[in-house]
Amino acid sequence: MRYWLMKSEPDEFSIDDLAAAKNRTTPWVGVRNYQARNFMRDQMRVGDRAFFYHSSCPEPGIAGIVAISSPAYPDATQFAKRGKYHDPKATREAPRWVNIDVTFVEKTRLVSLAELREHSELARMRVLQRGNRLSITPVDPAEWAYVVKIARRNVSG
DNA sequence: GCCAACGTTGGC
DNA sequence: GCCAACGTTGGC
Repeated sequence: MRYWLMKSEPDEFSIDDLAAAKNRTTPWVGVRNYQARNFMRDQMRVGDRAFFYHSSCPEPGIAGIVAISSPAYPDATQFAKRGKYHDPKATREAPRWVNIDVTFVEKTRLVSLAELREHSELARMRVLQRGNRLSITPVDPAEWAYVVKIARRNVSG
């Protein structure tokens, strides 16, 4: 099993939106970066876990845990001509973009980006690297366990 | 195949 | 709103 971190803007789709979704599941559509796509297509497996990260918001950080609940399949939004994720170069015969489904596992307290940066144990996490923009990044198992541990701690602790 | 211009991400 | 970082595009 692999571990991941997946970014979402909570104004668009938050951990609470996922908890309220039908079957607590949603297709992770709209990824338009080849590296992130390849992670979904080549490396993600059903049962993998991911941190649900809130980005571009007043307090960015990890807000919950989700499970990968489907293999990769063509992202339907690439074909929607009037949608914001439309890709004119994609065809049904040769789709460019894929998505997996994610299912809600739990909401955690918000472990902010600032807090993550305070832990030297997490210094190598991709999401903390300068200039990082990738919306899906692998998380090392030791880093995963460490973040889960601090997420379960009181804010004061 | 190089690389400048451009667009996007995302923290601050 | 600013701007650093970086991926993509397209002229040559």
